[in-house]
Amino acid sequence: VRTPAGAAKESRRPATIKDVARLAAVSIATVSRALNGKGRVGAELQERVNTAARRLRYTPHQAARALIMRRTHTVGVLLPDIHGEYFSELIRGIDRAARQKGLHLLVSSSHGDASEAAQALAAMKGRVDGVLLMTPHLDPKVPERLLPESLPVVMMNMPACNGQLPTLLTDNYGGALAMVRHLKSMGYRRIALITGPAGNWDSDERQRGYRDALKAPPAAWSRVVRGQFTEDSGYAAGRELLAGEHRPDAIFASNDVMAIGCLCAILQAGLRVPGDIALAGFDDIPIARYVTPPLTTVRAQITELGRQSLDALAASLRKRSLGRGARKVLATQLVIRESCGSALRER
Amino acid sequence: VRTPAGAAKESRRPATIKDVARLAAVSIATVSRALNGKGRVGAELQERVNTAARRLRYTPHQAARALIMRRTHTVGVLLPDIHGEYFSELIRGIDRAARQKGLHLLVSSSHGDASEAAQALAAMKGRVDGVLLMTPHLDPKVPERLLPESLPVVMMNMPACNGQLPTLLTDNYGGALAMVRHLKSMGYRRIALITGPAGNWDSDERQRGYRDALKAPPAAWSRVVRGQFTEDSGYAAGRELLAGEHRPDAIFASNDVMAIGCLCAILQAGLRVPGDIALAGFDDIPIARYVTPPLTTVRAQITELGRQSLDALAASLRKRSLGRGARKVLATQLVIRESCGSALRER
DNA sequence: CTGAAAGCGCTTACAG
DNA sequence: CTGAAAGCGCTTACAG
Repeated sequence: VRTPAGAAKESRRPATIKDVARLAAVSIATVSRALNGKGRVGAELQERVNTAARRLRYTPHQAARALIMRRTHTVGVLLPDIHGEYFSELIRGIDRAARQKGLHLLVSSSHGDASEAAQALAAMKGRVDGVLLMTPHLDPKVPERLLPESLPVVMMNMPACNGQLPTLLTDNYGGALAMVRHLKSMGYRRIALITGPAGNWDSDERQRGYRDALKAPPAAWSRVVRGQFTEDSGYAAGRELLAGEHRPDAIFASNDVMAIGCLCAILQAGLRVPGDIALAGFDDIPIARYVTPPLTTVRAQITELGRQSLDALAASLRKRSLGRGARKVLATQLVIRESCGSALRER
Repeated sequence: VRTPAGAAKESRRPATIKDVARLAAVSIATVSRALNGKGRVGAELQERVNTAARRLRYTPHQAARALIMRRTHTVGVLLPDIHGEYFSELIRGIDRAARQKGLHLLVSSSHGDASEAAQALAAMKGRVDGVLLMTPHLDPKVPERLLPESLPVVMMNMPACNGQLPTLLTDNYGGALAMVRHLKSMGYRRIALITGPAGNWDSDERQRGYRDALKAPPAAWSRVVRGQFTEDSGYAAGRELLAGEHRPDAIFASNDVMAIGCLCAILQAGLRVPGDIALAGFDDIPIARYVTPPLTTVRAQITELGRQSLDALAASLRKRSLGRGARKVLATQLVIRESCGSALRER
């Protein structure tokens, strides 16, 4: 039973297009056209619709629009984690680009295994137009199999095994290679590596760069300790490296967070950086320049990775295509600060 | 024109409930019931539906579900920014709680003025069940006027002017009061304040704490310089404070980021912290303990703020009520590190 | 237990 | 220029 026509009190339910049409005494089609500026609408009706919409504080229901238009103007972002400076920077890059393109962001994180990732992906259907994917801890085949073929996607730091999915990659190999070569050129002869988690692509690539840099010219000494990309694991790895008989004279941690953990271990052991041991990281997260001594590292252009990934996705959304095949590698850059004892430094 | 029945190749459009129904030779109602486990379904049909759904890799369309069920299981998060450790920690708290409650997160940031915030809010209709709101740079009245009355909301660090909206607040006043009292007790007599942006509630409250702490017992010296909660503004404020005739012997920056900027200015001026000037911040973002010297600050429990805000929102969603009125203040906590020269310290 | 039908709130050919 | 109607993909009383 509706309240009598013209009742003063509107229902507390948000106004729908029907309410606007009723108040303006036009059809819902006209309301839709007037509000969206599509198809000519007479000046008077236009005005009536505008007034009615304003009075009712009408806002279109996005789910209904998404259903009929097959467009959500939203992008799903699946990350392994949402925490820490790395992801903060990444999301920042994505967010900025999305805002610029008028896209919203639906974020989802920490899907530990394949089935959780599958669930997260399934939950996105009908809420997003496309997906940005970073699940370095999963077998690259998993997301490829999971993805509905109709869903545009861009992979971040995941080498699609069949090379079919558009992908942006950090030049982990090149960055690590350059860093270790730099350390060698500084005169360090016992350079140890702290890796990331087993099977993580970034970590594997960085390790490959380390190995190759030690090959030519061949290094007599090398040592690899496993880390987990966490501060704690960096600390533990640092202690392990200091414990042995033959201490490294330089430690290359596969990311900055571990380098910082390692730094704590070194300082705590009463050693000095870079006096006793040089230290380097990877990523160049903001904190890297604030630790003491400021950390020499490899800049990964995290924000750029986010921005370009979103731009790539937005491009395939616009074309309503999947934009298959494109693969882009983002260059890295050596950032020399004091933790490796160079004269050159940057703050 | 449909392809002949039983055509081998499914269309590339994602499967709908109709496709499943057709393949399983049942009605869509049965598919819905079978897949959702609602209403009894015969064992055989259940099985047929399951098989069909699996074969078609069927996933329900969330927009359609949202439309009919009036539930999106998504929460909107409107923040002034998404960048930096403060927001990273906040989002982390929100994300964790959301995951636990089975809610998705639609994030939106940097709506500079009221109309942008209004737009962001409008865009959320039909995509979210409720909203977490933090817009400290806006007049508190703005969001109150903007909000559809039917939309559950929780305000974070925004004192709702009519006290009607559920709100979580950091105890900015108490934290600042405690910090300045602590500095006084350490013997500092010329304590300067670097504020946040004008009109920002957090900043105003912290300033109030500063003033009140200097009142009893009355301090002969006080000085306030405006900052913008950014590192750059902290740096500039630091230079300004050092330039004058009567230098402060302690500087309380209204957030950690400014404290770090200020630290750079102090060190660059050839002064020592805490030897020449003590320094304190607010928030206790992760980086605070990594700068040199480690920063004395006020812990704001950022992650907790996020978690509790989401929990409060989830509670009103469950009850399908707006949960009006509740207001909770989160306690702060002094974190004494080396930047103020205490013997006590924490890392 | 099962299906036909109504309806969520929109947009868009299709007629007039 | 305007409106009646179909339809987006679902769920859920309502009959049987």
